Amino acid sequence: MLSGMPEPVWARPDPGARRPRYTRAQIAAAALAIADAEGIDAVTMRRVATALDAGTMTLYHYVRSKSDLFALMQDAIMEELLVPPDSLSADWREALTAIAHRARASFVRHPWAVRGIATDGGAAGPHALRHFEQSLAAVAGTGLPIADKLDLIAMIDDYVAGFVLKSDLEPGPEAIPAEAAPAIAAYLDEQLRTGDYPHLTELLGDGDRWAALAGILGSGPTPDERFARGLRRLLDGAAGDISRLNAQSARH
Amino acid sequence: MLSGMPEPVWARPDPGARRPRYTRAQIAAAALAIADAEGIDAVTMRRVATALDAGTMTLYHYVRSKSDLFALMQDAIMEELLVPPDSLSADWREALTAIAHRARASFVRHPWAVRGIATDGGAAGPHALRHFEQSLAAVAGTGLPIADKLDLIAMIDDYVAGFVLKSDLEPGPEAIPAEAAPAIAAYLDEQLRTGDYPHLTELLGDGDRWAALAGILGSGPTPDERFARGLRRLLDGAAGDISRLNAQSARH
DNA sequence: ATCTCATGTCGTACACTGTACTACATCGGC
DNA sequence: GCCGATGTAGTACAGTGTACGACATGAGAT
Repeated sequence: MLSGMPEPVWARPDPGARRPRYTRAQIAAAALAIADAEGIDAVTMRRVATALDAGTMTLYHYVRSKSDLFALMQDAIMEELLVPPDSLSADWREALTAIAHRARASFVRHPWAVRGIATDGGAAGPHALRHFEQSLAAVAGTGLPIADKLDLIAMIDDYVAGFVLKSDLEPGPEAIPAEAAPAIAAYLDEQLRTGDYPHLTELLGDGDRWAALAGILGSGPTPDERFARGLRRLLDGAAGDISRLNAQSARH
Repeated sequence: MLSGMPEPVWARPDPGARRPRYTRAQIAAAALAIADAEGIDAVTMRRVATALDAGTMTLYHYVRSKSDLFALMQDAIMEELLVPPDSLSADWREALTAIAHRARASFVRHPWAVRGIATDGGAAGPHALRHFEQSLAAVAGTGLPIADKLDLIAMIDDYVAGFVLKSDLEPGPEAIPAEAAPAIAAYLDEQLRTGDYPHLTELLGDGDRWAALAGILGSGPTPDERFARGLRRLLDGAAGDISRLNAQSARH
Protein backbone atom coordinates (compact mmCIF):
# COMPACT_ATOMS: atom_id res chain seq x y z
CA MET A 1 0.00 0.00 0.00
CA LEU A 2 0.87 3.64 -0.10
CA SER A 3 2.63 3.70 -3.42
CA GLY A 4 1.96 5.60 -6.59
CA MET A 5 0.17 8.87 -6.83
CA PRO A 6 -3.49 8.74 -7.69
CA GLU A 7 -4.12 12.46 -7.83
CA PRO A 8 -1.58 14.65 -9.57
CA VAL A 9 -1.45 18.41 -9.38
CA TRP A 10 -4.78 18.65 -11.19
CA ALA A 11 -6.66 19.40 -7.98
CA ARG A 12 -5.96 23.11 -8.37
CA PRO A 13 -7.75 24.41 -11.49
CA ASP A 14 -4.68 26.43 -12.51
CA PRO A 15 -6.66 29.42 -13.73
CA GLY A 16 -6.23 31.28 -16.93
CA ALA A 17 -7.59 28.80 -19.44
CA ARG A 18 -10.43 26.66 -20.58
CA ARG A 19 -12.40 24.66 -17.99
CA PRO A 20 -12.28 20.89 -18.23
CA ARG A 21 -15.43 19.19 -19.48
CA TYR A 22 -14.98 16.14 -17.27
CA THR A 23 -13.64 15.15 -13.91
CA ARG A 24 -11.50 12.15 -13.26
CA ALA A 25 -14.32 10.76 -11.16
CA GLN A 26 -16.73 10.96 -14.11
CA ILE A 27 -14.30 9.14 -16.33
CA ALA A 28 -13.76 6.47 -13.71
CA ALA A 29 -17.51 6.10 -13.31
CA ALA A 30 -18.01 5.65 -17.04
CA ALA A 31 -15.27 3.03 -17.18
CA LEU A 32 -16.73 1.30 -14.17
CA ALA A 33 -20.18 1.13 -15.70
CA ILE A 34 -18.74 -0.55 -18.78
CA ALA A 35 -16.71 -2.99 -16.71
CA ASP A 36 -19.72 -3.97 -14.64
CA ALA A 37 -21.97 -4.40 -17.64
CA GLU A 38 -19.65 -6.13 -20.10
CA GLY A 39 -16.55 -7.18 -18.24
CA ILE A 40 -13.18 -5.57 -17.81
CA ASP A 41 -12.04 -6.46 -21.32
CA ALA A 42 -14.73 -4.22 -22.75
CA VAL A 43 -13.04 -1.24 -21.11
CA THR A 44 -11.00 0.26 -23.91
CA MET A 45 -9.99 3.84 -24.27
CA ARG A 46 -12.18 4.25 -27.34
CA ARG A 47 -15.14 2.68 -25.59
CA VAL A 48 -14.86 4.86 -22.52
CA ALA A 49 -14.40 7.96 -24.62
CA THR A 50 -17.44 7.14 -26.72
CA ALA A 51 -19.52 6.62 -23.58
CA LEU A 52 -18.54 10.14 -22.55
CA ASP A 53 -19.16 11.66 -25.98
CA ALA A 54 -15.51 12.56 -26.20
CA GLY A 55 -12.68 11.90 -28.59
CA THR A 56 -10.48 9.03 -27.64
CA MET A 57 -7.37 11.08 -27.09
CA THR A 58 -9.24 13.50 -24.86
CA LEU A 59 -9.02 10.93 -22.11
CA TYR A 60 -5.28 11.31 -22.09
CA HIS A 61 -5.60 14.79 -20.68
CA TYR A 62 -7.20 13.33 -17.57
CA VAL A 63 -5.25 10.13 -17.36
CA ARG A 64 -1.62 9.35 -18.10
CA SER A 65 -2.24 5.85 -19.36
CA LYS A 66 -4.73 3.06 -19.29
CA SER A 67 -3.30 1.65 -16.09
CA ASP A 68 -3.82 5.10 -14.61
CA LEU A 69 -7.47 4.70 -15.49
CA PHE A 70 -7.46 1.31 -13.79
CA ALA A 71 -6.05 2.93 -10.68
CA LEU A 72 -8.97 5.37 -10.67
CA MET A 73 -11.41 2.50 -11.07
CA GLN A 74 -9.77 0.63 -8.22
CA ASP A 75 -10.14 3.60 -5.95
CA ALA A 76 -13.78 3.92 -6.91
CA ILE A 77 -14.27 0.35 -5.76
CA MET A 78 -12.54 1.18 -2.51
CA GLU A 79 -15.27 3.72 -1.88
CA GLU A 80 -17.98 1.14 -2.32
CA LEU A 81 -16.08 -1.11 0.05
CA LEU A 82 -16.12 1.35 2.93
CA VAL A 83 -18.25 0.51 5.93
CA PRO A 84 -20.89 3.15 6.72
CA PRO A 85 -19.28 5.63 9.09
CA ASP A 86 -20.05 5.26 12.82
CA SER A 87 -21.41 1.78 12.20
CA LEU A 88 -18.19 0.14 13.34
CA SER A 89 -18.41 -1.85 16.53
CA ALA A 90 -16.01 -1.02 19.33
CA ASP A 91 -15.22 -4.72 19.55
CA TRP A 92 -12.29 -5.32 17.25
CA ARG A 93 -13.46 -8.75 16.15
CA GLU A 94 -16.89 -7.51 15.17
CA ALA A 95 -15.41 -4.49 13.45
CA LEU A 96 -12.91 -6.47 11.39
CA THR A 97 -15.61 -8.99 10.52
CA ALA A 98 -17.85 -6.23 9.22
CA ILE A 99 -15.03 -4.76 7.14
CA ALA A 100 -14.11 -8.15 5.71
CA HIS A 101 -17.66 -9.02 4.72
CA ARG A 102 -18.17 -5.70 3.05
CA ALA A 103 -14.91 -5.99 1.18
CA ARG A 104 -15.75 -9.47 -0.03
CA ALA A 105 -19.14 -8.34 -1.31
CA SER A 106 -17.58 -5.49 -3.29
CA PHE A 107 -14.87 -7.61 -4.81
CA VAL A 108 -17.34 -10.27 -5.84
CA ARG A 109 -19.45 -7.61 -7.50
CA HIS A 110 -16.41 -6.32 -9.41
CA PRO A 111 -14.22 -9.35 -10.05
CA TRP A 112 -11.57 -7.41 -11.97
CA ALA A 113 -10.82 -5.32 -8.88
CA VAL A 114 -9.31 -8.18 -6.91
CA ARG A 115 -6.98 -9.23 -9.67
CA GLY A 116 -3.99 -6.95 -9.61
CA ILE A 117 -4.76 -5.05 -12.76
CA ALA A 118 -3.28 -1.74 -11.78
CA THR A 119 0.09 -3.04 -10.77
CA ASP A 120 1.15 0.34 -9.53
CA GLY A 121 -0.44 2.88 -7.30
CA GLY A 122 -3.99 1.66 -7.12
CA ALA A 123 -3.67 1.12 -3.41
CA ALA A 124 -3.00 4.69 -2.31
CA GLY A 125 -6.08 6.47 -3.56
CA PRO A 126 -8.06 8.58 -1.12
CA HIS A 127 -10.66 5.88 -0.62
CA ALA A 128 -8.00 3.26 -0.04
CA LEU A 129 -6.66 5.53 2.65
CA ARG A 130 -10.12 5.69 4.17
CA HIS A 131 -10.36 1.92 4.15
CA PHE A 132 -7.03 1.79 5.90
CA GLU A 133 -8.25 4.34 8.40
CA GLN A 134 -11.34 2.26 9.12
CA SER A 135 -9.18 -0.78 9.65
CA LEU A 136 -6.97 1.17 12.04
CA ALA A 137 -10.07 2.21 13.95
CA ALA A 138 -11.20 -1.40 14.08
CA VAL A 139 -8.00 -2.68 15.66
CA ALA A 140 -7.59 0.29 17.99
CA GLY A 141 -8.96 -1.71 20.90
CA THR A 142 -6.60 -4.63 20.61
CA GLY A 143 -3.83 -3.07 22.61
CA LEU A 144 -1.34 -4.45 20.17
CA PRO A 145 1.87 -2.62 19.28
CA ILE A 146 1.43 -0.68 16.10
CA ALA A 147 3.40 -3.04 13.88
CA ASP A 148 1.22 -5.94 14.95
CA LYS A 149 -1.87 -3.89 14.29
CA LEU A 150 -0.73 -3.34 10.73
CA ASP A 151 0.04 -7.02 10.46
CA LEU A 152 -3.45 -7.93 11.60
CA ILE A 153 -5.03 -5.49 9.17
CA ALA A 154 -3.01 -6.80 6.26
CA MET A 155 -3.86 -10.35 7.24
CA ILE A 156 -7.57 -9.64 6.93
CA ASP A 157 -7.11 -7.90 3.59
CA ASP A 158 -5.02 -10.79 2.34
CA TYR A 159 -7.55 -13.37 3.43
CA VAL A 160 -10.41 -11.57 1.75
CA ALA A 161 -8.50 -11.19 -1.50
CA GLY A 162 -7.45 -14.82 -1.51
CA PHE A 163 -10.91 -16.14 -0.76
CA VAL A 164 -12.56 -14.05 -3.42
CA LEU A 165 -9.90 -14.83 -6.00
CA LYS A 166 -9.84 -18.58 -5.50
CA SER A 167 -13.11 -19.62 -3.90
CA ASP A 168 -15.60 -17.05 -5.15
CA LEU A 169 -14.34 -16.30 -8.63
CA GLU A 170 -12.66 -19.47 -9.80
CA PRO A 171 -15.28 -21.38 -11.79
CA GLY A 172 -16.29 -24.66 -10.23
CA PRO A 173 -17.38 -27.90 -11.86
CA GLU A 174 -20.86 -26.53 -12.37
CA ALA A 175 -19.41 -24.16 -14.97
CA ILE A 176 -18.49 -27.01 -17.31
CA PRO A 177 -20.63 -26.97 -20.42
CA ALA A 178 -22.64 -30.15 -20.76
CA GLU A 179 -21.09 -31.18 -24.05
CA ALA A 180 -17.56 -30.98 -22.65
CA ALA A 181 -18.33 -33.13 -19.62
CA PRO A 182 -17.74 -36.55 -21.24
CA ALA A 183 -14.29 -35.57 -22.50
CA ILE A 184 -13.29 -34.29 -19.08
CA ALA A 185 -14.69 -37.35 -17.38
CA ALA A 186 -12.63 -39.55 -19.71
CA TYR A 187 -9.53 -37.48 -18.99
CA LEU A 188 -10.15 -37.77 -15.27
CA ASP A 189 -10.67 -41.53 -15.52
CA GLU A 190 -7.43 -41.86 -17.41
CA GLN A 191 -5.55 -39.89 -14.79
CA LEU A 192 -7.02 -41.85 -11.90
CA ARG A 193 -6.24 -45.15 -13.60
CA THR A 194 -2.52 -44.36 -13.34
CA GLY A 195 -2.76 -45.11 -9.63
CA ASP A 196 -0.94 -41.91 -8.72
CA TYR A 197 -3.95 -40.45 -6.98
CA PRO A 198 -4.94 -42.83 -4.17
CA HIS A 199 -6.69 -40.24 -2.01
CA LEU A 200 -8.45 -38.68 -4.94
CA THR A 201 -9.57 -42.11 -6.10
CA GLU A 202 -10.92 -42.92 -2.68
CA LEU A 203 -12.66 -39.58 -2.66
CA LEU A 204 -14.47 -40.03 -5.95
CA GLY A 205 -15.06 -43.80 -5.90
CA ASP A 206 -15.42 -45.92 -9.02
CA GLY A 207 -18.99 -45.13 -9.88
CA ASP A 208 -20.36 -41.93 -11.30
CA ARG A 209 -17.63 -39.52 -10.32
CA TRP A 210 -19.64 -36.49 -11.26
CA ALA A 211 -22.40 -37.51 -8.93
CA ALA A 212 -19.90 -38.24 -6.18
CA LEU A 213 -18.27 -34.84 -6.55
CA ALA A 214 -21.60 -33.06 -6.63
CA GLY A 215 -22.67 -34.96 -3.53
CA ILE A 216 -19.57 -33.99 -1.59
CA LEU A 217 -19.74 -30.36 -2.60
CA GLY A 218 -23.44 -30.27 -1.85
CA SER A 219 -22.95 -31.73 1.61
CA GLY A 220 -20.32 -29.17 2.60
CA PRO A 221 -20.69 -25.65 3.90
CA THR A 222 -21.82 -22.88 1.59
CA PRO A 223 -19.29 -20.30 0.38
CA ASP A 224 -20.71 -17.82 2.87
CA GLU A 225 -20.21 -20.26 5.71
CA ARG A 226 -16.73 -21.11 4.51
CA PHE A 227 -15.77 -17.44 4.35
CA ALA A 228 -17.07 -16.80 7.84
CA ARG A 229 -15.39 -19.92 9.20
CA GLY A 230 -11.96 -19.04 7.82
CA LEU A 231 -12.30 -15.51 9.11
CA ARG A 232 -13.27 -16.79 12.53
CA ARG A 233 -10.26 -19.07 12.61
CA LEU A 234 -7.94 -16.19 11.76
CA LEU A 235 -9.50 -14.01 14.43
CA ASP A 236 -9.38 -16.84 16.95
CA GLY A 237 -5.70 -17.20 16.27
CA ALA A 238 -5.11 -13.49 16.60
CA ALA A 239 -7.16 -13.33 19.80
CA GLY A 240 -4.98 -16.06 21.25
CA ASP A 241 -1.86 -14.08 20.46
CA ILE A 242 -3.36 -10.96 21.97
CA SER A 243 -4.42 -12.52 25.25
CA ARG A 244 -1.05 -14.21 25.54
CA LEU A 245 0.66 -10.89 24.98
CA ASN A 246 -1.56 -9.12 27.50
CA ALA A 247 -0.89 -11.79 30.11
CA GLN A 248 2.81 -11.37 29.53
CA SER A 249 2.81 -7.60 29.78
CA ALA A 250 0.59 -7.72 32.90
CA ARG A 251 3.31 -9.69 34.64
CA HIS A 252 5.73 -6.76 34.40
CA MET B 1 -11.19 -26.32 -9.45
CA LEU B 2 -11.86 -29.18 -11.79
CA SER B 3 -13.18 -27.24 -14.72
CA GLY B 4 -12.00 -26.98 -18.26
CA MET B 5 -9.99 -29.58 -20.09
CA PRO B 6 -6.24 -29.07 -20.14
CA GLU B 7 -5.35 -32.01 -22.34
CA PRO B 8 -7.53 -32.69 -25.35
CA VAL B 9 -7.44 -35.82 -27.49
CA TRP B 10 -3.85 -35.11 -28.52
CA ALA B 11 -2.44 -37.66 -26.08
CA ARG B 12 -2.92 -40.45 -28.60
CA PRO B 13 -0.77 -39.76 -31.70
CA ASP B 14 -3.66 -40.81 -33.96
CA PRO B 15 -1.42 -42.61 -36.43
CA GLY B 16 -1.44 -42.29 -40.15
CA ALA B 17 0.16 -38.88 -40.65
CA ARG B 18 3.05 -36.58 -39.96
CA ARG B 19 4.65 -36.51 -36.51
CA PRO B 20 4.42 -33.28 -34.52
CA ARG B 21 7.62 -31.26 -34.17
CA TYR B 22 6.76 -30.03 -30.69
CA THR B 23 4.97 -31.14 -27.58
CA ARG B 24 2.60 -29.01 -25.58
CA ALA B 25 5.08 -29.18 -22.73
CA GLN B 26 7.83 -27.71 -24.91
CA ILE B 27 5.60 -24.87 -25.95
CA ALA B 28 4.61 -24.18 -22.37
CA ALA B 29 8.27 -24.23 -21.34
CA ALA B 30 9.18 -21.71 -24.02
CA ALA B 31 6.36 -19.41 -22.96
CA LEU B 32 7.36 -19.81 -19.34
CA ALA B 33 10.95 -18.87 -20.03
CA ILE B 34 9.81 -15.69 -21.72
CA ALA B 35 7.42 -14.85 -18.90
CA ASP B 36 10.10 -15.34 -16.26
CA ALA B 37 12.67 -13.30 -18.15
CA GLU B 38 10.59 -10.40 -19.42
CA GLY B 39 7.23 -10.56 -17.71
CA ILE B 40 3.92 -12.01 -18.73
CA ASP B 41 3.17 -9.21 -21.18
CA ALA B 42 6.13 -10.28 -23.29
CA VAL B 43 4.42 -13.60 -23.92
CA THR B 44 2.80 -13.14 -27.30
CA MET B 45 2.02 -15.82 -29.81
CA ARG B 46 4.60 -14.44 -32.24
CA ARG B 47 7.25 -14.25 -29.55
CA VAL B 48 6.70 -17.81 -28.36
CA ALA B 49 6.65 -19.10 -31.92
CA THR B 50 9.89 -17.32 -32.74
CA ALA B 51 11.54 -18.76 -29.66
CA LEU B 52 10.63 -22.20 -30.98
CA ASP B 53 11.72 -21.45 -34.55
CA ALA B 54 8.19 -21.94 -35.71
CA GLY B 55 5.64 -19.94 -37.59
CA THR B 56 3.16 -18.09 -35.45
CA MET B 57 0.16 -19.99 -36.64
CA THR B 58 1.84 -23.32 -36.00
CA LEU B 59 1.16 -22.81 -32.32
CA TYR B 60 -2.52 -22.99 -33.00
CA HIS B 61 -2.23 -26.65 -33.85
CA TYR B 62 -1.08 -27.32 -30.29
CA VAL B 63 -3.21 -24.78 -28.52
CA ARG B 64 -6.74 -23.61 -29.15
CA SER B 65 -6.15 -20.05 -28.05
CA LYS B 66 -3.82 -17.91 -26.04
CA SER B 67 -5.73 -18.57 -22.85
CA ASP B 68 -5.21 -22.25 -23.58
CA LEU B 69 -1.50 -21.52 -23.59
CA PHE B 70 -1.88 -19.74 -20.27
CA ALA B 71 -3.58 -22.82 -18.89
CA LEU B 72 -0.58 -24.91 -19.92
CA MET B 73 1.74 -22.42 -18.25
CA GLN B 74 -0.34 -22.51 -15.08
CA ASP B 75 -0.12 -26.25 -14.96
CA ALA B 76 3.63 -26.09 -15.44
CA ILE B 77 3.79 -23.88 -12.36
CA MET B 78 1.70 -26.38 -10.47
CA GLU B 79 4.43 -28.91 -11.10
CA GLU B 80 7.06 -26.66 -9.59
CA LEU B 81 4.79 -26.17 -6.64
CA LEU B 82 4.55 -29.84 -5.75
CA VAL B 83 6.25 -31.01 -2.60
CA PRO B 84 8.87 -33.73 -3.18
CA PRO B 85 7.06 -37.06 -2.93
CA ASP B 86 7.34 -38.98 0.37
CA SER B 87 8.62 -35.87 2.08
CA LEU B 88 5.22 -35.07 3.54
CA SER B 89 4.96 -35.32 7.28
CA ALA B 90 2.25 -37.54 8.72
CA ASP B 91 1.28 -34.65 10.96
CA TRP B 92 -1.36 -32.69 9.11
CA ARG B 93 -0.17 -29.31 10.39
CA GLU B 94 3.40 -29.89 9.30
CA ALA B 95 2.27 -31.26 5.96
CA LEU B 96 -0.03 -28.35 5.18
CA THR B 97 2.66 -25.91 6.29
CA ALA B 98 5.17 -27.46 3.91
CA ILE B 99 2.69 -27.32 1.04
CA ALA B 100 1.82 -23.71 1.77
CA HIS B 101 5.43 -22.56 1.93
CA ARG B 102 6.30 -24.30 -1.28
CA ALA B 103 3.28 -22.81 -3.03
CA ARG B 104 4.13 -19.34 -1.84
CA ALA B 105 7.68 -19.63 -3.12
CA SER B 106 6.53 -20.72 -6.56
CA PHE B 107 3.94 -18.00 -6.87
CA VAL B 108 6.40 -15.34 -5.84
CA ARG B 109 8.81 -16.60 -8.46
CA HIS B 110 6.09 -16.41 -11.12
CA PRO B 111 3.87 -13.50 -10.15
CA TRP B 112 1.57 -13.84 -13.16
CA ALA B 113 0.53 -17.32 -11.98
CA VAL B 114 -1.33 -16.09 -8.94
CA ARG B 115 -3.37 -13.54 -10.82
CA GLY B 116 -6.24 -15.27 -12.50
CA ILE B 117 -4.97 -15.04 -16.04
CA ALA B 118 -6.43 -18.25 -17.38
CA THR B 119 -9.93 -17.67 -16.20
CA ASP B 120 -11.01 -21.10 -17.35
CA GLY B 121 -9.58 -24.53 -16.86
CA GLY B 122 -6.14 -23.76 -15.55
CA ALA B 123 -6.97 -25.47 -12.30
CA ALA B 124 -7.65 -28.96 -13.61
CA GLY B 125 -4.35 -29.81 -15.25
CA PRO B 126 -2.59 -33.02 -14.27
CA HIS B 127 -0.19 -31.22 -11.95
CA ALA B 128 -3.02 -29.33 -10.32
CA LEU B 129 -4.62 -32.69 -9.67
CA ARG B 130 -1.37 -33.84 -8.10
CA HIS B 131 -1.29 -30.78 -5.88
CA PHE B 132 -4.81 -31.55 -4.82
CA GLU B 133 -3.83 -35.16 -4.16
CA GLN B 134 -0.94 -34.00 -1.98
CA SER B 135 -3.27 -31.76 -0.03
CA LEU B 136 -5.70 -34.64 0.45
CA ALA B 137 -2.84 -36.75 1.77
CA ALA B 138 -1.86 -33.94 4.12
CA VAL B 139 -5.29 -33.70 5.74
CA ALA B 140 -5.87 -37.45 5.82
CA GLY B 141 -4.96 -37.60 9.48
CA THR B 142 -7.38 -34.97 10.67
CA GLY B 143 -10.32 -37.31 10.99
CA LEU B 144 -12.54 -34.63 9.53
CA PRO B 145 -15.52 -35.45 7.35
CA ILE B 146 -14.61 -35.17 3.71
CA ALA B 147 -16.38 -31.88 3.06
CA ASP B 148 -14.48 -30.27 5.91
CA LYS B 149 -11.23 -31.65 4.56
CA LEU B 150 -11.91 -29.97 1.24
CA ASP B 151 -12.77 -26.80 3.10
CA LEU B 152 -9.49 -26.88 4.99
CA ILE B 153 -7.51 -27.50 1.81
CA ALA B 154 -9.20 -24.65 -0.01
CA MET B 155 -8.62 -22.39 2.97
CA ILE B 156 -4.87 -22.94 2.78
CA ASP B 157 -4.83 -22.36 -0.97
CA ASP B 158 -6.87 -19.21 -0.53
CA TYR B 159 -4.61 -17.87 2.18
CA VAL B 160 -1.49 -18.45 0.13
CA ALA B 161 -2.96 -16.78 -2.94
CA GLY B 162 -4.13 -13.79 -0.95
CA PHE B 163 -0.85 -13.31 0.87
CA VAL B 164 1.20 -13.51 -2.28
CA LEU B 165 -1.14 -11.26 -4.21
CA LYS B 166 -1.42 -8.53 -1.61
CA SER B 167 1.58 -8.74 0.68
CA ASP B 168 4.31 -10.18 -1.51
CA LEU B 169 3.54 -8.71 -4.90
CA GLU B 170 1.89 -5.39 -4.17
CA PRO B 171 4.65 -2.80 -4.31
CA GLY B 172 5.31 -1.09 -1.00
CA PRO B 173 6.43 2.46 -0.27
CA GLU B 174 10.01 1.52 -1.03
CA ALA B 175 9.01 1.16 -4.69
CA ILE B 176 8.28 4.87 -5.01
CA PRO B 177 10.81 6.58 -7.26
CA ALA B 178 12.70 9.26 -5.39
CA GLU B 179 11.54 12.11 -7.62
CA ALA B 180 7.88 11.25 -7.08
CA ALA B 181 8.14 11.18 -3.30
CA PRO B 182 7.62 14.92 -2.66
CA ALA B 183 4.42 15.00 -4.68
CA ILE B 184 3.05 12.01 -2.83
CA ALA B 185 4.09 13.44 0.50
CA ALA B 186 2.25 16.66 -0.34
CA TYR B 187 -0.81 14.68 -1.36
CA LEU B 188 -0.69 12.72 1.87
CA ASP B 189 -0.31 15.87 3.92
CA GLU B 190 -3.28 17.38 2.18
CA GLN B 191 -5.40 14.33 2.89
CA LEU B 192 -4.39 14.18 6.53
CA ARG B 193 -5.09 17.86 6.99
CA THR B 194 -8.78 17.22 6.27
CA GLY B 195 -9.03 15.64 9.71
CA ASP B 196 -10.82 12.62 8.35
CA TYR B 197 -8.00 10.29 9.29
CA PRO B 198 -7.50 10.53 13.04
CA HIS B 199 -5.91 7.10 13.48
CA LEU B 200 -3.72 7.47 10.45
CA THR B 201 -2.62 10.89 11.66
CA GLU B 202 -1.76 9.50 15.06
CA LEU B 203 0.13 6.71 13.34
CA LEU B 204 2.30 8.94 11.20
CA GLY B 205 2.73 11.91 13.52
CA ASP B 206 3.37 15.45 12.31
CA GLY B 207 7.05 15.16 11.60
CA ASP B 208 8.71 13.36 8.75
CA ARG B 209 5.97 10.93 7.82
CA TRP B 210 8.20 8.95 5.55
CA ALA B 211 10.62 8.31 8.34
CA ALA B 212 7.77 7.39 10.67
CA LEU B 213 6.33 4.92 8.20
CA ALA B 214 9.71 3.38 7.48
CA GLY B 215 10.32 3.06 11.20
CA ILE B 216 7.04 1.27 11.81
CA LEU B 217 7.48 -1.09 8.90
CA GLY B 218 11.07 -1.77 9.88
CA SER B 219 10.12 -2.56 13.46
CA GLY B 220 7.52 -5.12 12.43
CA PRO B 221 7.85 -8.74 11.43
CA THR B 222 9.38 -9.67 8.08
CA PRO B 223 7.13 -10.96 5.30
CA ASP B 224 8.32 -14.49 6.00
CA GLU B 225 7.37 -14.15 9.65
CA ARG B 226 4.04 -12.63 8.75
CA PHE B 227 3.25 -15.46 6.33
CA ALA B 228 4.13 -18.08 8.92
CA ARG B 229 2.16 -16.29 11.62
CA GLY B 230 -1.02 -16.06 9.57
CA LEU B 231 -0.71 -19.67 8.58
CA ARG B 232 -0.25 -20.69 12.19
CA ARG B 233 -3.34 -18.78 13.20
CA LEU B 234 -5.39 -20.50 10.55
CA LEU B 235 -4.11 -23.90 11.58
CA ASP B 236 -4.67 -23.08 15.26
CA GLY B 237 -8.24 -22.23 14.44
CA ALA B 238 -8.71 -25.40 12.44
CA ALA B 239 -7.10 -27.49 15.18
CA GLY B 240 -9.55 -26.05 17.67
CA ASP B 241 -12.46 -27.04 15.46
CA ILE B 242 -11.03 -30.51 15.03
CA SER B 243 -10.48 -31.24 18.69
CA ARG B 244 -13.92 -29.87 19.49
CA LEU B 245 -15.40 -32.16 16.87
CA ASN B 246 -13.47 -35.15 18.13
CA ALA B 247 -14.55 -34.53 21.69
CA GLN B 248 -18.14 -34.36 20.52
CA SER B 249 -18.01 -37.59 18.50
CA ALA B 250 -16.23 -39.42 21.35
CA ARG B 251 -19.25 -38.68 23.50
CA HIS B 252 -21.49 -40.79 21.26
C1' DA C 1 -13.48 44.92 -27.69
C1' DT C 2 -9.48 42.79 -28.88
C1' DC C 3 -5.47 40.14 -28.34
C1' DT C 4 -2.79 36.39 -26.11
C1' DC C 5 -1.80 31.93 -25.17
C1' DA C 6 -2.24 28.13 -21.85
C1' DT C 7 -5.30 24.64 -21.90
C1' DG C 8 -8.69 21.24 -23.65
C1' DT C 9 -10.11 18.56 -27.72
C1' DC C 10 -9.34 15.14 -30.99
C1' DG C 11 -8.10 13.21 -36.04
C1' DT C 12 -4.51 10.64 -37.93
C1' DA C 13 -1.01 7.33 -37.78
C1' DC C 14 1.79 3.51 -36.13
C1' DA C 15 3.38 -0.52 -34.11
C1' DC C 16 1.53 -4.44 -32.27
C1' DT C 17 -1.99 -7.85 -30.77
C1' DG C 18 -4.86 -12.53 -31.39
C1' DT C 19 -6.45 -15.35 -34.74
C1' DA C 20 -9.49 -16.78 -39.26
C1' DC C 21 -8.63 -18.34 -43.60
C1' DT C 22 -6.04 -20.52 -46.87
C1' DA C 23 -2.41 -22.80 -49.37
C1' DC C 24 1.29 -25.81 -49.16
C1' DA C 25 4.65 -29.53 -47.25
C1' DT C 26 5.20 -33.78 -45.31
C1' DC C 27 5.04 -38.62 -44.65
C1' DG C 28 2.70 -43.31 -42.84
C1' DG C 29 -0.34 -46.88 -44.93
C1' DC C 30 -2.21 -48.93 -48.95
C1' DG D 1 3.80 -44.43 -56.39
C1' DC D 2 -0.07 -42.61 -54.76
C1' DC D 3 -3.60 -40.86 -51.27
C1' DG D 4 -5.09 -38.18 -47.72
C1' DA D 5 -4.75 -36.83 -43.08
C1' DT D 6 -1.95 -33.92 -40.54
C1' DG D 7 1.62 -30.29 -39.50
C1' DT D 8 3.48 -25.81 -41.02
C1' DA D 9 2.90 -21.10 -42.27
C1' DG D 10 1.94 -16.63 -44.98
C1' DT D 11 -1.34 -13.23 -45.46
C1' DA D 12 -4.95 -10.48 -43.85
C1' DC D 13 -8.06 -8.16 -40.67
C1' DA D 14 -10.18 -6.01 -36.91
C1' DG D 15 -8.94 -3.99 -32.84
C1' DT D 16 -5.56 -2.25 -29.17
C1' DG D 17 -2.79 1.72 -26.60
C1' DT D 18 -0.93 5.90 -27.44
C1' DA D 19 2.62 9.58 -29.81
C1' DC D 20 2.20 13.58 -32.44
C1' DG D 21 0.45 17.64 -33.96
C1' DA D 22 -3.29 20.69 -35.44
C1' DC D 23 -7.10 23.18 -33.94
C1' DA D 24 -10.87 25.31 -30.68
C1' DT D 25 -11.83 27.61 -26.61
C1' DG D 26 -12.25 31.12 -23.36
C1' DA D 27 -10.21 33.71 -19.06
C1' DG D 28 -7.19 37.50 -18.12
C1' DA D 29 -4.52 41.54 -19.70
C1' DT D 30 -4.61 45.46 -22.59
